[in-house]
Formats: sequence, C-alpha cells, structure tokens
Amino acid sequence: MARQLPYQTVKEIFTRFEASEPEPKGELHHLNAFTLLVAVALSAQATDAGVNKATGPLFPVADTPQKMLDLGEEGLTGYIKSIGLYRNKARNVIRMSRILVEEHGGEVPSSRAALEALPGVGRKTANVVLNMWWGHPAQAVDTHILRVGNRTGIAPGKDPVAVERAIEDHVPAEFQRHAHHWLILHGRYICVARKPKCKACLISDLCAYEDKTT
DNA sequence: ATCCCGAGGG
DNA sequence: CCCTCTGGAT
Repeated sequence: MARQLPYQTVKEIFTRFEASEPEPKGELHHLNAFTLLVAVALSAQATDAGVNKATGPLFPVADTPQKMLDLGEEGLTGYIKSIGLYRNKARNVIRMSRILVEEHGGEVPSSRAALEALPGVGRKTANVVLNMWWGHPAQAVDTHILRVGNRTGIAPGKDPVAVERAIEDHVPAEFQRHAHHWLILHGRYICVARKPKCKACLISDLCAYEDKTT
C-alpha cells in the first residue's frame, strides 16, 4: 500500500482531473431514482456496459417499484441473465421493490439507514445513490477507487471504509463532489487493474506507483 | 472467509 | 486458460 500523498499533490491531481473533465458523470443508464438504485445494485462485480445492455430493454417496462413487482422475479431474471450473480440480484430487486412500495410510498429513501436496510443495498450502493441522486457528499468506494486510491497514494487504505475516510480527509473540499466519478473514470480507462496505462496518464508524475513501464 | 456468476479482455 | 468488472449477504 502506497503512503498518503501530501495535500498539495492531491490538490494538483484533482486540479488536472477537473481541467480534463469539468463535469464527470457516471455511465450507468437510468431514468429516475428507482432505476438508478436498481442499476447500481445490478452493477456489483459487473461492467456498466453489461448492465446498460440489460437495463435498456428492462427499464422502459419496469421504471417503478410497482411495475417491477408486476414483472415478477421470473420476468426480471429473463432481462438480467447476462449479468453475473443474476439470481441473487433478481431476488434482491424484487424484495427491494416490495419494501419501497410498502414502507416508502414507492419512493427511494434519502437516508443511509433506510437505503442500507434494502436487500442488496450495502454501504457502497447507498453512497452512490446519496451522492448522485440526493447530492450528499458521500464517497462510494468500489473496486476501481480502492485500487486507484492505494496505487496512487491519493487515498490509501486496506478496506473500503478506510479509503472512504482517506478521501474525506485528504481530498480538498472543492473536489469532493466529483471525486467519485473522476476516480472511477480514471480507474476504468487509465489506471486499469492489470497493466495501468501510465504512459497515457496525466498524473503519472505525481503518482506513488512504482512500475510505470506501461 | 465464502458464495454468487456471466461477459469481455488478454 | 486466467483475470476483472462501480458488492452484498451469510
């Protein structure tokens, strides 16, 4: 695990991210709060491209919890079979939809506790919804951010919560809102898991990673 | 710690 | 073939 980069270095990194991409956005397709919640839940250990392929046909049919219940677990499974872990995900989305209808008036709750009480929704998914839909400064830490945070030294930590804290503590306040997507996109296209593309990386000179041969 | 679990890339 | 992909529940 790389050591924590100095504050000024982290600041310079995000200054470059912002210059390169002023308004970074996620790439998971959704139509409203409910479909965002479902899309994020489906994205566990799956690529967003793969999730989008399945939700393209699905969401026009089931863009509310009630319509999802009408579709049913069998029907839903038919749409998402191309996504890994699809049985657990189908079961969770149906159970989640029932709770939304019965306990939240069909709306997506805005509190962490209520979100994490939903089946298939853990800390990471809750943080994404809190950030993207409700505008809270929540830092969702996924596989990309865990890797990029440690490799670069922007936010080192052995577990997601530690990295979450490191981001809150070491990323300048003005960059916190978009930090999630900047780090995700950097991890997805440049700081990839296998052979990070350091030659094409715009923060390579500031990064703590040792092997920059690629 | 283990299970879930298909698609895409190297 | 092996690894990875915006994790969560047990």
